[in-house]
Amino acid sequence: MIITKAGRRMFPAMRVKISGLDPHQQYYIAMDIVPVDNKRYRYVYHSSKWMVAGNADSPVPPRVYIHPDSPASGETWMRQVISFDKLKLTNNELDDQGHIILHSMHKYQPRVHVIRKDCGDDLSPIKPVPSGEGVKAFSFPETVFTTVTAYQNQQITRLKIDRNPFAKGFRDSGRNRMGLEALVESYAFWRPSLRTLTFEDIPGIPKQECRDLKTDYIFPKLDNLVCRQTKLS
Amino acid sequence: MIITKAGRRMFPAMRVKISGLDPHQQYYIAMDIVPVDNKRYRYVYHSSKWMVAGNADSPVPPRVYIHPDSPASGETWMRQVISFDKLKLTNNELDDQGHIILHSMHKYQPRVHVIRKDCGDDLSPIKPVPSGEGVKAFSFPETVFTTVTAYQNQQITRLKIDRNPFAKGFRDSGRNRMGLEALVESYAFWRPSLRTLTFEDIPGIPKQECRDLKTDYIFPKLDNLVCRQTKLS
DNA sequence: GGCTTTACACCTAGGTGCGAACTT
DNA sequence: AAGTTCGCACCTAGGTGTAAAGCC
Repeated sequence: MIITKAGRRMFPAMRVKISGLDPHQQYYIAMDIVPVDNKRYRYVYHSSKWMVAGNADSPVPPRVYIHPDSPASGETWMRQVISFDKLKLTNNELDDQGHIILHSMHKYQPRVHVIRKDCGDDLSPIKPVPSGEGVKAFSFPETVFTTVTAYQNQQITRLKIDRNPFAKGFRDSGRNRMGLEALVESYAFWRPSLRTLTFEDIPGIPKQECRDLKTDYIFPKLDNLVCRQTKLS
Repeated sequence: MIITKAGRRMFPAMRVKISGLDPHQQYYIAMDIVPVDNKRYRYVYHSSKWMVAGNADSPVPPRVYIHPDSPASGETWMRQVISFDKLKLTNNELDDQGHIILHSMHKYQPRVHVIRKDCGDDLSPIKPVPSGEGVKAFSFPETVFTTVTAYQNQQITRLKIDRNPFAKGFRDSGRNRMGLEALVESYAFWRPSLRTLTFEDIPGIPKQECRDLKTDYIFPKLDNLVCRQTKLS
């Protein structure tokens, strides 16, 4: 994922569906992004692989993206697809825009947090998400990504250009379309567009309903990861 | 003010400052728009006057614009200028976009409502604002306006074009600039840009602080009103 | 005739990857 | 050499009044 000083959106954006909440209870929904491991990576061009290049840089200030619809009732949250498209990433450790601060060339994983309103007193954009009763975190293996300041991998660049409306200006209309389609197809998880994963109980919430967290519009290992290296172009 | 089927913003937008709230109490802030009288108007071109043209049309469905930052603490509300720039007006009585429905060729006045959160259970975008304990309404004589579907008055058109960034394409750069400035100047209330008006007590709120509602960026009788007819161009 | 609707050119505001320049 | 920064052309998305057409 591209990170810049000014802040850059993620593409694709994380989108999520939640069920199993108490319809009449108020919740905050938030996202943070945590390191996958303690390593720094570099992209080895000739082998088309990300390889360990030492230990991770020193930790960055904690940041939390609180979904702008927060707080809202369980009913409201469950009725919609919850999109994190306004979340921005930065590599500026002195950022004062409330963006999520990350190191380049590291691997990260977004986490979705569901926080009962009465347990959210400590929730802040610049403090770690509180844990305990009434707070639950979810993460998805297919949303791991690697941060970069410039793409390392032509397939990913093509994928971004072809799927992101804001990059339309870089498409070579028509030509190479087949290559792209094939690339997309090579990710089994790209379809179907709506997945369902288990949503474990939130402490303090009635347990009788099934609890699912659905991610719609996959956000897979899309970004400069070796598994994206296919035989295409 | 222009109203359309699809919905049109007000320009200038209503902007307001509030003080005297309980910093730790939660409030909703909302706006509705009420008729000034029971009349319908028409613009008489040769005399440059709005004149009564019969009784008002039948009432429209009630709509309330709930400020998107709602609910928030008194501290949060008081720290910022509260802008209603996303509010939209429509003449479509069947509107389902949550816009405020008005009749064309009528006079209206916006009202700002401050609602203690625990008194806001009945607050809804499609019901009249509740009244009673913990709810307070404010309105300002200089914000009265007349609705139109097309401007009736060249001075107002010029004012809109020159002050609204989105209408820049219609400015004749440089030429007639003097005429516009003089027109603006002719409204004493245009400067200073921040006014202070008395904010009466909200029932149930401690009374010890001075209570002001400040309107910044005047929203005066800007729209097709006879007082805007000056000697300029 | 008076008012409303519609498509439109022209803006603001801001999200893209690019490629040259810069840094280390 | 490898990674980062910056200005940019090119988009999306949507807010303006206009002028012609439509409505009653």
